[in-house]
Amino acid sequence: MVDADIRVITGPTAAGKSAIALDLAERYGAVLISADSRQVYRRFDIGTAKPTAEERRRVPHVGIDIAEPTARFSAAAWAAHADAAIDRARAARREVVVVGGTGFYLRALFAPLFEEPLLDPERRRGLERYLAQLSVAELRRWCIVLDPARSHLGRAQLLRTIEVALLTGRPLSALHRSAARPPRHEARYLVVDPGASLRERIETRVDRMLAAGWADEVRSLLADVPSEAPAWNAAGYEALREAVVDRTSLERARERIVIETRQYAKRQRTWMRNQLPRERLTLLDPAAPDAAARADRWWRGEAA
RNA sequence: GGCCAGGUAGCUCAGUUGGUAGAGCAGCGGACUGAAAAUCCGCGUGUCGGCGGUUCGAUUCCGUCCCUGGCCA
Repeated sequence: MVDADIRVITGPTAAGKSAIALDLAERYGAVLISADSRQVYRRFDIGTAKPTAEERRRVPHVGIDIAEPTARFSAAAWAAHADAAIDRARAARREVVVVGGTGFYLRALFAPLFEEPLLDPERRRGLERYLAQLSVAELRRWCIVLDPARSHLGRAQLLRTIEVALLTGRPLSALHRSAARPPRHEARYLVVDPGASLRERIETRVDRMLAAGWADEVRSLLADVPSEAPAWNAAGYEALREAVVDRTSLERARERIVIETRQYAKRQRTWMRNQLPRERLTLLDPAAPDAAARADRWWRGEAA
């Protein structure tokens, strides 16, 4: 069943989308659902730019701190979590706004992932251990045989393609067609992007995080979160971990973090440009003098 | 002022025994169905510091000038 459109506020990292979302959610009494693959992890707070306690008091947040740093979370798990929150809000006659820059999570919510058949966990672990030693080129050769339609993708996708093909006996790309699930919601997007000034915004945000004690956060996580934990692969954490462990300069780590964040923002823009439905997008420059008014018009469904 | 080492892509540098040059990083474009802040793919013309000379031909050899770093005065 497709019902009223769900509002989504997205945009590259550090664009200022959460401030806009927070204001709107507060004004309209909405529940805010975070679509951010790093904010799901507990204890990784500063580097993932989680909302403050004060902000969470102003507006109820969903989707934050819902996984252990050692857990392999997934887009499907997030989508299920978001779906449940949407149902609860509807039952309570509350509005909802989805906010975040993880494009794949948004897709999982509005164009649900296929219904995955059961994968024998035992066999899967064994296969994983074996495949881990293979190079990307070797994995690609396997994929050309098992599921050529997916052989152009990256390592993570190749691994999954091979696992599914071997464990279910069917190519993943065929399952996508035969086990597709119907969408539950329709979305309309507000894409927040300050254009060229994103560069400076990223830099000042990184500096603010560092000043807020990001390095200390890393130091304390280092004590008991194993280095292979999935939560670590958020932009900047690796660089800071090296700075803390090898006692190299924080200044160099900062440079790296800024570059990594810019590269991430670029990938997000590529996704938003090419994967989001053009006709449902409203672009917003957060620095424009009438930004708040335009965001409000977008919320009410008027032409912005 | 003298001697030495350099001046090649935005950055760090390689290279051409004379036939106008290529890596890494950065940057740009793209892919993406349970790891997505992840994982991958594609894209390299730049007065080879300036000016003269030798040469069919100079970024490469010679001269000279400029700049940077080091050593000696």
